[in-house]
Amino acid sequence: MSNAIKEGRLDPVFFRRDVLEVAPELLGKFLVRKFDNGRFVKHLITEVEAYRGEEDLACHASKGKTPRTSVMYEPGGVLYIYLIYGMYWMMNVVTGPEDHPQAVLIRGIEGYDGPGKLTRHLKIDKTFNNEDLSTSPRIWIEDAGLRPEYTTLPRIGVDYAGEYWKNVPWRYMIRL
DNA sequence: GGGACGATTGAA
DNA sequence: TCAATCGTCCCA
Repeated sequence: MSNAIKEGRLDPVFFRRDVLEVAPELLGKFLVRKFDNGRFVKHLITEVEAYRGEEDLACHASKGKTPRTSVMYEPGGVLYIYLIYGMYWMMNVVTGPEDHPQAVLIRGIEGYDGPGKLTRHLKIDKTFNNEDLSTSPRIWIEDAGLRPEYTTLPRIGVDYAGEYWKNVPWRYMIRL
């Protein structure tokens, strides 16, 4: 394993905690993407949402373990990627221990607000599903030495999940 | 096999 | 306000 792979990366232990701990701590971390041509970019994470377990009716795992959702049952530290509205890839970081389906949706990074916009910019697609953030040569997350203040809000686009689950304040935004 | 729908975005 | 666009899930 090269130094480039280890340097600065968050340890898998970071991700194998409850999603409600991990999600706010991802704010102010660097999302790093290395492209095929060797160029790489770093963006601070500015907005995330937590999805927590089969009981969370807004979480895809609320329908149980399927081919699509099985990656959320992995130990934390891998990516869950899916297509929405036929056009946009959503990037999620799986958290928690094995068999606790949880994930953090990355909704915004510095310069690219919106989950569909940032994946388009970073050229993230389905080939990143199940990608391991601790070993991948093309995407990882680094500590930036920041612990920004943040605001919590209800999650976006989950009105179908019922009064309780659509209102839990599991959307986290860096305070401007 | 068919149909409904979605953790979105951008344009009218 | 609404179309684009397709993988996934549910029902038959």
